Amino acid sequence: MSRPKNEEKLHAIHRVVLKLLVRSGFSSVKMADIAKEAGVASGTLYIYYSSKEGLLNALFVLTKQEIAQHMFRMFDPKEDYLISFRNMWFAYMQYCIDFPEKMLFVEQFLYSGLITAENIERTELFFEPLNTFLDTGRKKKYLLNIDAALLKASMAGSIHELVKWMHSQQIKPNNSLLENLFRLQWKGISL
Amino acid sequence: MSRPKNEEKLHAIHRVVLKLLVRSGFSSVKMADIAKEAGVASGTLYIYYSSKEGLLNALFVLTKQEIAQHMFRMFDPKEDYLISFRNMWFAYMQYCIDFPEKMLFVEQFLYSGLITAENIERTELFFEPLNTFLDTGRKKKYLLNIDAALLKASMAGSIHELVKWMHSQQIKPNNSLLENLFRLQWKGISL
DNA sequence: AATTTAAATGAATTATTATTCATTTATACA
DNA sequence: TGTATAAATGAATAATAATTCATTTAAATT
Repeated sequence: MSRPKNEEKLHAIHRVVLKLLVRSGFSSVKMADIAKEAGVASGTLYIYYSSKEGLLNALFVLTKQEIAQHMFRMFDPKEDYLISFRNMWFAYMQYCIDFPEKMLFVEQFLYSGLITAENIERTELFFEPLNTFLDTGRKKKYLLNIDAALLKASMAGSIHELVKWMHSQQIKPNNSLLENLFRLQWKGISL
Repeated sequence: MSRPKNEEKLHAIHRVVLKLLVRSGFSSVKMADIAKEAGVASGTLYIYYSSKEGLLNALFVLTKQEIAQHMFRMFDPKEDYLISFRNMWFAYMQYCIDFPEKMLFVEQFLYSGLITAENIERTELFFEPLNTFLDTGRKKKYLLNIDAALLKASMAGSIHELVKWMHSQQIKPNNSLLENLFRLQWKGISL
């Protein structure tokens, strides 16, 4: 009976938030600018979300989910441990290289003071399989006997920082660079 | 002839910015709140700095400088390479553990959109000795043949993420944990 | 084609927050 | 002790940005 929401508009809004964030930082993500750049009226944003905070929180959850899906897509627990580890590492690294704006947004929003505690919890659950995977590695003596959370933090942190650096310097990583980085990481955490 | 500025006020202001940032994110750092929490009038902030942007930029430069000083304090180029590396790694790690709010501020402000290009350049110079040190390590075959900037990003990133994680979980790291982490890092990047 | 419903609009409003400035206060120096 | 000077104050103002809402538009159903 009624006019349907235009899904393409919603995607445009999401795209633009990330674009503005990368272009000039969190402080420049304004509702009016999002609307203008996405080609919609500012009031339209409030049809999809009840507030700026709501919009950003939803985008955060969505993006985290996408990242997790991407990372675990080809994960096969029957596969060799190193191969699995490698696959996930490259999947995550490649995702960050392909979509630095998503990685940046997720990383920054986490400390913005706008994220809800509920969404922090909710999105951590997406990565539960990774914790399990790392714990298994520890138990089976593939990995150093260090808390999975620490291993995860160490890996994610260095990937993030690397990608931010490459992004800021407009450096396109080649395969051999990525291989070197992976080797460096694996060498560090494996027994 | 005139009333002097109260240096203690200035320190209080700096302290409070970092405190507010950690307490509830960048979006909650308001001039009025800074003033109230620091026990000064909001107008006073504008005696020390011409704008919020100016205040934050100054604090950023100051903090970066302090970090660099701290890190290079005991650096002696005549010392054994691994020892020097170790000293600097621990100095930085310890600094981040002791002052997570400073590390968080510096990291977040870099992508806030409020930092000036000039200050980015200026503060990068503080860390020039580190680049030199890493280049030397590469040339002398102590380290993997990877761009110094990448090594630096990889190390800093994992330290930051680890400290953020420990801070958020209120975990106090013990010496053996830090030793493990250092070993992990060194193992990763050394030849 | 007419009708219904909700999407979409964007100017106006409200809310928030940075900044100013007339006034007061504290210090250094004569 | 008095005076000059700049620090400090905080209510008032300006600037910025989020949100609302009366109106228009487009799709779906009859």
